[in-house]
Amino acid sequence: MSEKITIYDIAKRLNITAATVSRALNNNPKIKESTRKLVIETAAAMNYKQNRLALALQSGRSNNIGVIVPRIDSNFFASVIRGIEEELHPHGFQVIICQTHEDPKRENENLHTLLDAQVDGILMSVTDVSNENDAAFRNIVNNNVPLIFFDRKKDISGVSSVTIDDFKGGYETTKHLINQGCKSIAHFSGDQSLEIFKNRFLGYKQALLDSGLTFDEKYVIQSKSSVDAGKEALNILMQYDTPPDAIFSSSDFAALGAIQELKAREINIPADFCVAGFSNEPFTKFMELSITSVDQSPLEMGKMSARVFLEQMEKTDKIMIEKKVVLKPELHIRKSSARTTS
Amino acid sequence: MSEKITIYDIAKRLNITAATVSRALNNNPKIKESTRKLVIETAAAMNYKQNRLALALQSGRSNNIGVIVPRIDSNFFASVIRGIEEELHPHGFQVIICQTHEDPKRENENLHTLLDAQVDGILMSVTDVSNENDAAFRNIVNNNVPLIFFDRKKDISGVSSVTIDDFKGGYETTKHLINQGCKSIAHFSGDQSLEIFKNRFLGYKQALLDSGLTFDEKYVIQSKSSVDAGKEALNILMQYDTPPDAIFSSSDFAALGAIQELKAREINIPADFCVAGFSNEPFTKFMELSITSVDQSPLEMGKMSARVFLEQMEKTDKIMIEKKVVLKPELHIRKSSARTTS
DNA sequence: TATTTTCGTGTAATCGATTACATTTAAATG
DNA sequence: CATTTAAATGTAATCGATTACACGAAAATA
Repeated sequence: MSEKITIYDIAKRLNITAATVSRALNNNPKIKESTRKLVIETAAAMNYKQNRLALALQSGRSNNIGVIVPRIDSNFFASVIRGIEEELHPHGFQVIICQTHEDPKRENENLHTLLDAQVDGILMSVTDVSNENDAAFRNIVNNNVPLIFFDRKKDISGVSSVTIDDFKGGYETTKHLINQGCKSIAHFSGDQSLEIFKNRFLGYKQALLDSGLTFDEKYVIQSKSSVDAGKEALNILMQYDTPPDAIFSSSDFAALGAIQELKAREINIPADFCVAGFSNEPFTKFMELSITSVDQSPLEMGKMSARVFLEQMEKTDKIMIEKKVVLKPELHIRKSSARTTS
Repeated sequence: MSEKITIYDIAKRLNITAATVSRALNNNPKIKESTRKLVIETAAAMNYKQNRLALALQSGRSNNIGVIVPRIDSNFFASVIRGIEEELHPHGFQVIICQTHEDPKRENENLHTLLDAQVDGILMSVTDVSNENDAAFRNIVNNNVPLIFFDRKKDISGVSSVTIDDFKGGYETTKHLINQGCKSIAHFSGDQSLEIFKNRFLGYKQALLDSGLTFDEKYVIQSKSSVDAGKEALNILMQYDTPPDAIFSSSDFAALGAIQELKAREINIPADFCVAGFSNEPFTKFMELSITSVDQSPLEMGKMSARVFLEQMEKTDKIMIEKKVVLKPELHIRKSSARTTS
């Protein structure tokens, strides 16, 4: 039952002041070498542990940063968090996790909680698609707490962001499908109020136009990111008089659903129909019929976000920097769309 | 550039003391209703935010708990963490994440960091298989910080744990393979210094013996949890004069590797060879040839761990409780081992 | 009216560490 | 030996909130 040992306990034991103990432990050069040694040894012997709360209160820095994501149990977000943790750990920062479950109210609540907890920064992927929480974001910036968006961002002045080039991801994937000989390409999109989905869609559209294919709204289906949603979406497409011969899906899960349904209809993939997804979820490469997908390098995204945060921290002056990092998407071509074995 | 507002600022504005402000904000019944209202309104108007660090220092409770896992980007651990976060969030606790990357030194370091940060509890899945960190674990218990192991546990007195019945998982899976008519069942195991792998192995062995099958060491292969390791392990088995006709793998990834290799050898699954994995990773059910696997209900495991922690917190007395919760594993039978369509 | 309660606030210590400033002691200099 | 200078440590305020105890004023009681 060891009681909590403080620097006062050490001081008492050695008949010196807490100030001296503090200085000795912090390697303050004003302390006599012999005293320093004695203090350090005694501290170790008494099993002293620095109370970081006290330090945090006095210094105004908690050495904690907050991370807010829709949910943690998705390969993408978990990998980003891994990247953040790995990059920040060596700098003595700890990572506090919050989930919004796609609920703007939860997002707002999380922001406040983190602020109350005096985190030194907030790294997050935005949930709110309306502008409900914009005031909260500005409040954070005004409080001089570095705020960094990754993947799902918003344009708020003073907020840095790390994203991938979703337009390019959509563009290149669609181009690839066209190169495979697909003539009529459908698109499964997410909520286009979110920049990521909007941009993937715009990339898709541009690729069609650049290749002389016609763009038709009816081939763009808004669906959730789930296997079932993908099945439903495919069924809608198949009811058309002229069904498409390829799908570029903003979600790997929806892509999988479409594939399952296509197989049930005994349509040959990729010979008669090509499918490509987005996110490069682990299962896409494990499948027997592996699925073409766009990798978002989540690990790198996490590390980069952390680095942007660290940079921001160093600027002690109140100058506000806004940095926008855009990572390159990487298309992984797999069986679901590889007609040629070039 | 709003400066940090404290209760002193509110007090000054209202010409009262910080003590009164504090009491008013905490709904202390001794405060006059009119004063309370006034304080609360002023606090809101001034955009006051409670500094939880100050509260933590004074109360001795940080309202943070630490979670240590080998890595966060695995579906299992991410899901456990999700469960923990969801259960603890309503109680005002925040979750700090640490990763060990399977390195006992990192584990030790994480334990110390969390202790320094004054977390109110630590929930973790053990990395260290030697006894290097036992002293650190005992130290935590002695400091009266609730410590709870989930999944990968160790027997340390005073430490509660939440696990699944790995023995049963191994036993039932093996029994299932036997029921499918498999006569010679191999086992891919992990590091048996870890209880989970030891118990899955023991369950496997017992099932063989109970069914009158012979147990032979050479059919037990120690392999890592990866697709490649599974391939290698399968190749070893296939060199035997009498190769097995089924595998119970402690890892879904290794099971997948084995399946890929079996397909390459044009062996029919499940007709001529059955495979079962462990963990119920998402991809196991997505595969064309879906893989039989044991679900560990990670979400439930996380929630349960959180509940055990909360219970422990409530006991303000220094009585130490040790609670061992064992969840039931759930076998999901899929195509990789389903010969009969019962 | 005198006295006891009750109510609402103020005073000041506390949590544990850091640090500007003051002070003591020893060493260096004239 | 007197005095400046440097080295080492002590004193006390600070970070922001809580709370035991003290205290004055108003209300209740005798």
